[in-house]
Amino acid sequence: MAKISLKDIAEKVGVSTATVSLVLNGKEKTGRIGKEIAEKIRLAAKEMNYEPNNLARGLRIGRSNTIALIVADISNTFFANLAFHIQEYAEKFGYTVIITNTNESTEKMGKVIATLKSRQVDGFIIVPTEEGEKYIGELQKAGSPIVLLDRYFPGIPICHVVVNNYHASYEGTKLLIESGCKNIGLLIYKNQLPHIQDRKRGYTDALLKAGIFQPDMIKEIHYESIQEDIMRSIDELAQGEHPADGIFFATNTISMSGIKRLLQLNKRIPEDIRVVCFDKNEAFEFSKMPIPCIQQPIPEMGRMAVDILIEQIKEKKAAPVHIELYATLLNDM
Amino acid sequence: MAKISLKDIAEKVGVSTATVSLVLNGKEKTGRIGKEIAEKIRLAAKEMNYEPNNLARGLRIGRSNTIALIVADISNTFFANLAFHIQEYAEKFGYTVIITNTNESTEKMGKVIATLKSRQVDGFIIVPTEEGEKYIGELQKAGSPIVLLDRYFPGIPICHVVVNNYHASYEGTKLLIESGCKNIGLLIYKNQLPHIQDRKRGYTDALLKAGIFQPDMIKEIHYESIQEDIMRSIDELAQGEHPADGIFFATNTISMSGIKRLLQLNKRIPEDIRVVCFDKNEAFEFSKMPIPCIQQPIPEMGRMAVDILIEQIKEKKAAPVHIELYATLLNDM
DNA sequence: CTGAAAGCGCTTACAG
DNA sequence: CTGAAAGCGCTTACAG
Repeated sequence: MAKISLKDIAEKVGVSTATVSLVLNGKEKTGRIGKEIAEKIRLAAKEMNYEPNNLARGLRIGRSNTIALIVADISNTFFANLAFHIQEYAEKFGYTVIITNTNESTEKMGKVIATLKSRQVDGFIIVPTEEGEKYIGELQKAGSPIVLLDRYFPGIPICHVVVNNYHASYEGTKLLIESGCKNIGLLIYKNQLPHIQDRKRGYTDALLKAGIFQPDMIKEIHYESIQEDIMRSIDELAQGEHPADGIFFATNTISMSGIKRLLQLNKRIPEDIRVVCFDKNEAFEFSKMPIPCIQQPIPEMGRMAVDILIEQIKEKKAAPVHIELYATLLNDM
Repeated sequence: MAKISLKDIAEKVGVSTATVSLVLNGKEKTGRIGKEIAEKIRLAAKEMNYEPNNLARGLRIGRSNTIALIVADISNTFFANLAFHIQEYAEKFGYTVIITNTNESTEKMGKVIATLKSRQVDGFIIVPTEEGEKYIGELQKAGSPIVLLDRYFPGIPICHVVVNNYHASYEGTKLLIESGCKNIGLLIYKNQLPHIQDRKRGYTDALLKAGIFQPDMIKEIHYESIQEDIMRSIDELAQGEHPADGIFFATNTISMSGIKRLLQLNKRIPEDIRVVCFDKNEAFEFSKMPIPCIQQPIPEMGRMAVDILIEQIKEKKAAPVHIELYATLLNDM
C-alpha cells in the first residue's frame, strides 16, 4: 500500500526510471522508446496504481503549476465569484489555484505572500491592500509574475485588471440626478487606492456638473469600524435638516449594510430616498425596492487576469499593461 | 537575484548545509551548534534574503503542510463562509488550504482529488457529491486523512461533521404549523445523501404528527435544472386550487430562488404565504418580510473539521467519528 | 533505441 | 560541537 514511484515501475518492467518518465510524460518520440516497452510501462503504471508526485516534479523542473489568488475576503460575494471564475478558467491550463484572504490587512498580505512564495507558486493574482505597495514592489523585484486585480498602484508599473470606475460612478450618480434627487450622499471607504478615488471623482464630477455638489454629503468609512461608521453615516445623511434624497454606495459591502440601516430607519426606497449601488447583489432582486446597480463583468475580469498571468509565466517578459473592462449600470430591477 | 538556497548560505559562512538547516529550523540544541556560528548563519540568511523552498522540504520530509478543501461551489455563501473559517483556523497550525470546486459533479470531484493527491496534500476536507462514495472510499483506502463536511455516506465509516438536520427541519416545519399554516410545501433537492433525507424526514414527521401531511406538497429539485425546477415547483405550489400557505425551503440556494419566484408571483410574505429557510442569508435582513431561518454554526463546523483532520494527520489512527453540531432556528428577523 | 548519472533544495541519521 | 553523505521522486542532458 506504500506509494508507488517511478523506480518501482522501472524495476518491475526492467528498465530505467528515465524510460518510465519519458513514456509516462508522452515523450516517447523524443526518447524514441520501443512500442512494446512503452505499452508495458503504461500497463504497469496502471496496474500498480501509479500517481506522480508533483512536489518532486516541481522541484526538478522549477515550476509548480500553481498560482496564488490573494483576495481581501473570500466570504464577500464579489471576491467569491471572482475566485470561482479564476479557478474554473485556470484549471483549463493545468493550474491549481490557491486562494487566500488578507482581510484588508497589509501585514497579513506580507505573510501570505511569503508562504506562497516558499511554496513556489508560479505566479500571483492579487487584490492588494491599500498600504501594500511595498510588498507588491518587492515581489515584482524578486521576479514573480504578478497581476493586480480590482485595484492597482499608479506608482508601480505592473499588470492590472480593473473596471472603468470613474465613468461607471459618474453614470450611477447621473441616474440619481436625473431621477430628481437634489441632496445626493456618497458612502465610500476612506482609502487612497485609485479605484476608490475614481469612484469618488465620478460621483463628484457628476454633481459638480449638475451644480449640486456638497462636500459634506461624502461620508468616508473605515474598514476596521465598518458597521459603526456606516450606521452613523446613514443616520447623518438621512436625519439631518435637509435629509438626503439619494445615496450612491461605492461598494458591495457598504451597500448591504447601508440599505439595511435605511430600512431600520423606516426609510422607503424610492419614495423617501433613492439609491444606486456599486456591484450587483443577489439580495437586490430579493426585495421589491428598485435598486439600480453597477455590475462588474466578473467572469471576464477573472479570465483576463489568468490570461495575462499565464503569458507572464510563459514569456518571462512582463510588459505592464493596464486593462480596463466595462462595468454596466443596471436599471431594470 | 537568483534564488538563494541553503548551500549558498553554507558556502558564504563556511559551514555545511546541514548546520545551516539545523540553525534555521531552530534545532541548535539538537545539533549543539555554537552560539557564534548560529548567529552568523542567521545573519547571512537575513542578508541574502533567504527564502526556504517548501517544495523541497515537503519532498524530503514527506509532508506538505497543505490541506485540501473540496466544496460544491465556492460562490455559494454557505461554502464561502465555511472556506473562510477553515482557512483562518488552519493557518494557525501552519497549514495552507487549497480550495476547490466540484459544482456537484462527481466526475470533477474524482479529477480534483487526483490532482490534489499528486500535489501531496496532507489531508482532505470534503463536501462530497451524491454519487461520490466510490472516490471517497478509494481515497480512504489509499490512507489519506479525510473529514467529510456538511454531508456524509452512512456506508463508509469516515469522520464527518454535520448539523442536526432532522431536528432543525422538524422545528422549522413546526413553526409553520404553529403559525397556522395548513398546506405546507417543501422544496428540496432530489438527492439520496443523508443530510437531505434527514431534512425531508424532519419536515414529514412534523406534518404527520400534526395530521396534515400531503405527499404531493414535496417538490424535488434537480441540481442541473435548478432554476427551472424551482420556478415550476413554486408555481405549482402557489397557484393550485388549494395553494400552499407555507413553504419550507431546504437549502440556501433553493430559498433564494424560491422566494424570488414568490415575489414575482406577487405573493406577500407572510400575508399570503409563510416561509422558513434552511441556512441564514444576508439578503433576509434586507427585506422587511419575516423570514425565519435555520442558522448553521459555520465557524464551529469549520474549526471542528480542521481539528479532526489535523488529529488524523498527526496520529495516523483514524477512529471514525460522527460529529453533529446544533443548527438553531432564528425567528426574530 | 535505452541506461547511468547528476541534480532540483532540503533534512536526517551517522560518523567523527 | 560540526561535516559528509544519502535520499525524498522526479527530469534531462549525455553517452552509448
